[in-house]
Amino acid sequence: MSEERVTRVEVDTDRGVFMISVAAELASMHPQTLRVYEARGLVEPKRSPKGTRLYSQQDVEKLRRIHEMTAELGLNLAGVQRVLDLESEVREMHARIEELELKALHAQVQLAQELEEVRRSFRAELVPFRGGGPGTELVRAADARSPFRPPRGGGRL
Amino acid sequence: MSEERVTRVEVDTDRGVFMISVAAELASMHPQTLRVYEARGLVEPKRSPKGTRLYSQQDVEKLRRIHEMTAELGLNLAGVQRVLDLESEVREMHARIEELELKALHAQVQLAQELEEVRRSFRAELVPFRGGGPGTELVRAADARSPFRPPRGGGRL
DNA sequence: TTGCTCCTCACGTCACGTGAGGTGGC
DNA sequence: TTGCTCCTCACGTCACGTGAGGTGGC
Repeated sequence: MSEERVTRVEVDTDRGVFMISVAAELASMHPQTLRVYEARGLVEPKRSPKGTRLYSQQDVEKLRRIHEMTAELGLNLAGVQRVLDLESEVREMHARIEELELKALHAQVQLAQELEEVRRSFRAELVPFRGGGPGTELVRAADARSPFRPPRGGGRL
Repeated sequence: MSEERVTRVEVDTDRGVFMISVAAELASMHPQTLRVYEARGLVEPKRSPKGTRLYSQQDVEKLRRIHEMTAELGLNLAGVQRVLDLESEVREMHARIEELELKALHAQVQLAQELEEVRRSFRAELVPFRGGGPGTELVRAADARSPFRPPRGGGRL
C-alpha cells in the first residue's frame, strides 16, 4: 500500500460542515462579518449541539455571491437582499420559459404526428377513392350482399 | 364664459417638461440629489437649449422608484442600479412567458381544430362507420353491384 | 496553555444627502 | 431685485466591516 489515495468526501451541499473560521476564509471574509450577516438574516448557518455555527457549501456559495456584490459592486446589505430575491425570481422565470419552449416544440411535433396518424388511419381502411361522379358512393360489403338496402345509416341484422 | 374649463395637457411621457425644482418636488427629493443622480448616470434628463435640465414623466417615475428603494428600503445607489436592471429583466421575461402561454393556448385550440377539420373532410365522403368485426369492410357501391368482387379488400363469399 | 468558539461594544471609513457659496440669465 | 438655474466643495449622518475585550469548552 505505498500508493497515495486521493479521495473526496461526498457531502450534501446543504449540510453544515464548516466552522465559522473556515467558512470565512472560503468566502474571503472576516468571521465577524459572517456573524453580522447572520444577525441580519442574510445567511443562516446550522448550529452544532454546542451552539457552534456550521456553514454548508450552499452557505459558502451564497457568502461568495454576497462578497462579490458588496466588495466588487459596492451594494449595501439591503441591496444584496433585494438582488438575491430578484435573482431567484429570474432563475425561476428562466426555468419556466425553457419549459414552455420545450412544450411548444413538443406540441408542434405532436400536431404533425397526430395529423399524420389520422390521415393514415383513414387511408388504411379505404380503397383509393376520389369523391365525384354518380355511382361512387360507398356501402358496407355486408349490406351489398343482402337483398335489402339499409333504410338509414345501415341495418342491424 | 363663466364656466371653468378643466383640461389636462397630453404630453409624451418621455418628453422633458419639468425643471429640476418641479421634478424634485414631484419625486419628494432635494434638487441637488437629482444632480448627483445624473452625475452617477442613474437618471439622465433632457436639457433645454440654455442647459437647464428637463425631466420627463418617465424620469420622475424612475426618481420615485429610486426614492422608494433608497428611502424606504435602504438600498444604496449601486443596489438601485442593479435592481433596476434586474427588474427590467424580470419584466421582459414576464412578457415572454405570457407570450409563450398564449401561444400554447392557441396551439392547443389549433390542434383540436385541425384534427376536427381532417376528420370532417373524410367523414363528409363516408357513411357512418365503426371498424370492427368481420363483414364490415367497405366497398364501392358500384363494385357491389357488379358480378365481380374486387380482388383485394373485398369479401370473398 | 493555545486556539478556537461565543457574545457585545466601539471605532474608522465610506457613501450619500444636502447645505453653502458663487455664477448667470429670464 | 427676486428666484430660479448652473456648478463645486464641504460636512453630518449612517451603514458596514472589523478590531478589541471578555467568556467558555475541546
